[in-house]
Amino acid sequence: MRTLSIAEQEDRKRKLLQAIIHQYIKTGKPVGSAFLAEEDKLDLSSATIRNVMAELENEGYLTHPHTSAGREPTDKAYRYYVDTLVELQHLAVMEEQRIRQEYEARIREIEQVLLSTSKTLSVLSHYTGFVVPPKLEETKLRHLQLVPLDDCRVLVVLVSDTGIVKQRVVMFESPCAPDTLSSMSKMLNDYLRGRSFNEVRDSILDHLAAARQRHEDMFDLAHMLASQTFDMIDESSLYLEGAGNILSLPDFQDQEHMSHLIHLLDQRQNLGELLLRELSGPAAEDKWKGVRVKIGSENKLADLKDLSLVSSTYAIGDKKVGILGIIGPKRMEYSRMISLVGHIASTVSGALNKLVGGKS
Amino acid sequence: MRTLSIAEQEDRKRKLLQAIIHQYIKTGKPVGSAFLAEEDKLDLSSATIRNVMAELENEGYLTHPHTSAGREPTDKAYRYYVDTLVELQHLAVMEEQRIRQEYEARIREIEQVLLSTSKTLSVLSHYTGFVVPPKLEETKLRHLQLVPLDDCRVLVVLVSDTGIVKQRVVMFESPCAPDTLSSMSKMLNDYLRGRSFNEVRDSILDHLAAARQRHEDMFDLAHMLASQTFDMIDESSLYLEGAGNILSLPDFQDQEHMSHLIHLLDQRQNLGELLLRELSGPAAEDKWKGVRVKIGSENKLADLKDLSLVSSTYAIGDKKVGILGIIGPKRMEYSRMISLVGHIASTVSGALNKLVGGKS
DNA sequence: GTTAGCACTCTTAATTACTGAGTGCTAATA
DNA sequence: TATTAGCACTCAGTAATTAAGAGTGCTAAC
Repeated sequence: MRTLSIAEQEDRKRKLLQAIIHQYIKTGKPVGSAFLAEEDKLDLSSATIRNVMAELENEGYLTHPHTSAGREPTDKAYRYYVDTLVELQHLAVMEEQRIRQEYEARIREIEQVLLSTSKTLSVLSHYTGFVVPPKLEETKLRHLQLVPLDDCRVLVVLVSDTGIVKQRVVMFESPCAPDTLSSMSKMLNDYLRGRSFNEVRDSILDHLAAARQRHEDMFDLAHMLASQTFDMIDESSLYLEGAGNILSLPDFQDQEHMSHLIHLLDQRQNLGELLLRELSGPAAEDKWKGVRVKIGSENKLADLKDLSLVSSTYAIGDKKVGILGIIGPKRMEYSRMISLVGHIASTVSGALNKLVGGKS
Repeated sequence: MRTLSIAEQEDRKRKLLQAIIHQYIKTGKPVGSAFLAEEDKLDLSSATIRNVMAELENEGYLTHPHTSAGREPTDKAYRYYVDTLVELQHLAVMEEQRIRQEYEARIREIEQVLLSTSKTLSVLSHYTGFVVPPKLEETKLRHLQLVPLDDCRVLVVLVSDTGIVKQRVVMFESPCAPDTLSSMSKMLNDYLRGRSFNEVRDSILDHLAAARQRHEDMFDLAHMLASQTFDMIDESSLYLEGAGNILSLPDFQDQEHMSHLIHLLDQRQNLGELLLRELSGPAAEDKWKGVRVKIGSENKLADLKDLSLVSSTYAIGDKKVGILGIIGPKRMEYSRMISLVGHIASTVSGALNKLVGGKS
């Protein structure tokens, strides 16, 4: 038989790897050489395939659960697959429609958009959908409202220009007259409106100090009130839907995986923070409109080591404000997921922009 | 030997049942006659115990997983146990302290109290803690704030007298001047403040109609705005923490139980509604300060059939506003749980009252 | 360079046998 | 008459054995 060029060899190897990953994604079972030999596609005997497989294993793309088992892809293989082999799949028309409906139906509050988004992600992916909501830090204050609850208690309501509302109860040592409150409210609004939350937190003292001469007695109150209010803004939260989708996957039925998952879910609190850190690092290679993929042990978080993340940022105006995506098993239909997440990210961005109205 | 009176027989039988349930709660394994015979407590031979056990089984208090296994309690047995045998256990001093600290540390917003409560319940029970937050229906409106987002969009912020804040974005067909907004705001506040949300929703048309003569053009806007805002109040939500505690219990490791649990957790949305319906029925026999216990199949919800609920209402002022409690396996330490839930319910009520300030 | 063939490995499932916990019953006992 | 000792019996759980099968690695032929 004729000699193959190195390029041809490599090409064949690549095709084989692709076939293996495909198959493994479909079935979740290790794939053997015999099966691939029958899959007409590449016209090779099982023996040849075995040889190539051995090479691939040496190079770190495949593993052996045990001697007499087929091969299964390593994280490195998935990474290669995602980077080079995946072709962006167009979302089925039906799904696109569904997404659109979802958003037209209930775009009212920003919270609802996000909740609804995580659900949509979960339903369409059949895995777990998540949305990390915008952090307040960078957004600007649109309005600050003081609502007296009783003599010594005031509810402070903050509205950001992204339409997010945060509230906090502040207590005074001594009763505070309605008049004082309303002038304080006016003053605070004048000083703070239009500034970013970060800015407010970092330089609020200065601003208030400047006002000190004029309103001596108001100063302490206002300062106390503002500082108590604004130190809450770094709380992060998370929308997470369809955790059961993963839990009930056959791959995760054993004790080991299960406990990792449960551990992960129980920390809902930190999870948002973690995802944010995990995913907002250095800018992704912008191959699929900002969608990025983290596979298995590429995730720092130990509990994620058997899972993959497909994520994307979403934006209000030009500003990336949050992250959304899906969590699924390593063997997932990457191409569909990437296109799903990408599409939803842009839909959400659209919805939020409409909601917030124009550039901030 | 001397003849035992029926009363004595019954007493012995009861003691035995108690011992069996105790043991089963501790170990989760069926208990056999031999074991009970050695437990000095009741001075009987295993044979006698077997006889009594057989009786108890006939009466429906015990079952046999299979011929050669010990007995395990039925739902009926648990019910009996809870109703008659449980003695209110005093919470360990350490736990009480912990609870107090928890609340002093972060009673700021009502939401935080509730979140923190569900966590505390979970941590102290080692099961799953839940809190169904107050519904708005019965609470009264303290303040309504309009925050203009742009020409055609207004953020409506409602503050209830329980300190709960709800917001919604309302869109106008045509631009709306700031002046109109502020007079509308004043008008709405005048009409609506102090009324219950239900009342507002049910009779708002009349009130606004009355105002029609004076402010013809404002009427449509205000009506639209108010009706759009107030139809959101029947959404219910739920705080749920420590689901993993149950998931990782040895009793629930098998496929069957697992899938029930997952199903349950995935419906977080409806779960609040369901718990509310499940638990707010006819008033409980007021045996433990309003704490009630639902065992296994006593719950309507099929997914709860292998679980027990220990719950209590909590109150603001005299008004019962929500429900909290724990979800755990049927074999739980009922006495500790009952006292825990009872104690936390009253602590929460206290915290909320302090937070809201005085009678509403 | 490719392939057929074969020995070898190791998992998985099925079968079998064994152990022991716990019962139910009967006959002896106080 | 209530209790108990004793014993045969049942059945889940475990371990050991076996058998089947999948898949590999290697070698020799093409």
